[in-house]
Amino acid sequence: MKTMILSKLPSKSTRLRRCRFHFNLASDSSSARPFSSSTISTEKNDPTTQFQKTASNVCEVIRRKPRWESSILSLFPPSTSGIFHSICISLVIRRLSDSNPLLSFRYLLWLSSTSSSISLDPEAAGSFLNALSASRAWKPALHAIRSVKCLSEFSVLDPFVFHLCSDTRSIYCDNNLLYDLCDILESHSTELSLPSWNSILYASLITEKTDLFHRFYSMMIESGTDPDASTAGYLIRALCRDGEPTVAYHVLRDVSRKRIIPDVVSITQLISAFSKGGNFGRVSEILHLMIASGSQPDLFTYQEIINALCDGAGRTAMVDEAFRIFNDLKLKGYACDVVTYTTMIDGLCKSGRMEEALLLWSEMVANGIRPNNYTYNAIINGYCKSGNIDHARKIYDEMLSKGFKESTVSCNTMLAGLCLHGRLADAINLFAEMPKRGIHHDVITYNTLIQCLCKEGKTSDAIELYSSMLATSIKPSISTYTPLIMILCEEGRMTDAMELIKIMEAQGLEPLVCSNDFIISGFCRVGDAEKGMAWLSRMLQGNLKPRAETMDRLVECLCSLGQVDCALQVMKKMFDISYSVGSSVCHLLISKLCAVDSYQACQLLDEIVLVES
DNA sequence: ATAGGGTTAG
Repeated sequence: MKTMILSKLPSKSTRLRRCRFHFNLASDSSSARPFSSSTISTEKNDPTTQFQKTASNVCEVIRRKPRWESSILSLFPPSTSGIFHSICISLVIRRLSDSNPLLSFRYLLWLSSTSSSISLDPEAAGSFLNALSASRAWKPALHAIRSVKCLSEFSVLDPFVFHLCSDTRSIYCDNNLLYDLCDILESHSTELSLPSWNSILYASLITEKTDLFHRFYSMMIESGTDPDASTAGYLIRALCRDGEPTVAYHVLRDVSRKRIIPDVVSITQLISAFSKGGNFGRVSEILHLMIASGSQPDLFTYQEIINALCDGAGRTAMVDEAFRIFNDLKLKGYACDVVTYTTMIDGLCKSGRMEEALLLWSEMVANGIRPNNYTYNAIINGYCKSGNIDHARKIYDEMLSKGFKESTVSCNTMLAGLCLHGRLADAINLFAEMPKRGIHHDVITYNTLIQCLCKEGKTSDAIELYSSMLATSIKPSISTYTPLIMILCEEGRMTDAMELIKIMEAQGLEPLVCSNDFIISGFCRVGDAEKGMAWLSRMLQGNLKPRAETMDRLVECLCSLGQVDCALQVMKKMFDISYSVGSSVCHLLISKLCAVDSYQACQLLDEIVLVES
């Protein structure tokens, strides 16, 4: 007991001391000065004594009178009381800051509305901002900095900025804090210390304000502050978040030439970005650079690579490579954890290698790692995809019996499994069950079932489900509309299909290219070649390439309507965008043309040969 | 001392 107290106490007091160091540096060094009898004459009519008197009276009034602003000047006439003298102002600010920071803020506001330029000593300015920082009154503090010039002096502003940006919770809560800070810094072109710049950059990064990040970063560079490893790391992370891994990579190259090595987290994010983009050549390059510069990739680094290698469902070779890295990790003594195991198990499940996945599961358990929701879901998904719904169900029940709660994701997984294997009735049943079991639907739940209903030809049920979705707070996505548009086009319900396209556009959703194909084919199906052609023009204008099949259909439709010229026009449009025309379309059109006009047929043939060469 | 990692449809 005693040792516990002893071991705890010192660390706590060190922390306290450190806090005071940051917060009260200015006030500590000066606290004695105004009242120090050794430096100031004690005569009655000494001006300093006068200011002290006024200051304490002003404080009294401000503390006691609710609406002191309206009467304070009549109580303290500026010419005789010295209320606007910098010594007096500083004294009031310091006293109020100590007891009631917001009152000192109000006093400062009043000052700035009354007197054009306020001057207070840096110590008072410092304790003012420290007091507001300590009570996390960031908005008033920023407001004060904006309106009172002496608050943006380096010695006052720098610690303030550092504390503001370290309070990540407030920054998350109030989006505008960083923007306000940015505006202030841009208008003052203040210098800041490297730690302060880094804390600003970190705050911008974690709140995903990369626009701000770059503004701050330029200010930092313009102010002549040299970035360090943290700065470089944050820059790399910001660029990765912006989808600019290549730029981030060049930053990494540049700084490592100067022997500045960003932290593993940042480099891992860069590796993650290239992994997700499938650029594994670049990934191994960065790994080499990392190792050569003396920093070791860790479990997280490899985890990103393994995950990306497992991502492509059809790429079994990549899963093999992931598995190789995974096994290599174990050999090298990395402590693979539940996430690493789950990622690998999921990769194996997704490529249909259930036996290996289950072996890994056993190995994991043997190593004392408990499977969690994610692990269970990977296996359930694996069984669902391979059509073994009953096994999936068994694992699902096991998951529940182990105390893991089912979720929207686990239900969606089962739902998709049922849908995939034609068990529509069970799927509908599960959908209805979900809310009863306290599991809410989401956009994926709806999309899965809508797609399934469309696939099974239950168009009206699909539309009904879509309508009921609109009554919820769940917003439809592109994948909600794609199967609906497809089925409507297949049924020749072009008015309804076009209606959905319009709704999508109104919701800012871009129909997939294949939906455009469906529309054209649909118009052909109902013999409306004109609308089909119009839609084709729209597609081509939007730089979308129709499928060869769609073209076949349109040419076929136009030919059957005897509109060979139009068919020819379609062909020309294809040539214009140097689209390679399928041979079946060429055959069809040329044979049609031959029947009408063999000269034109020859011309077309020439052009095809020209384009294809 | 701590940061960063894995799931469902298409």
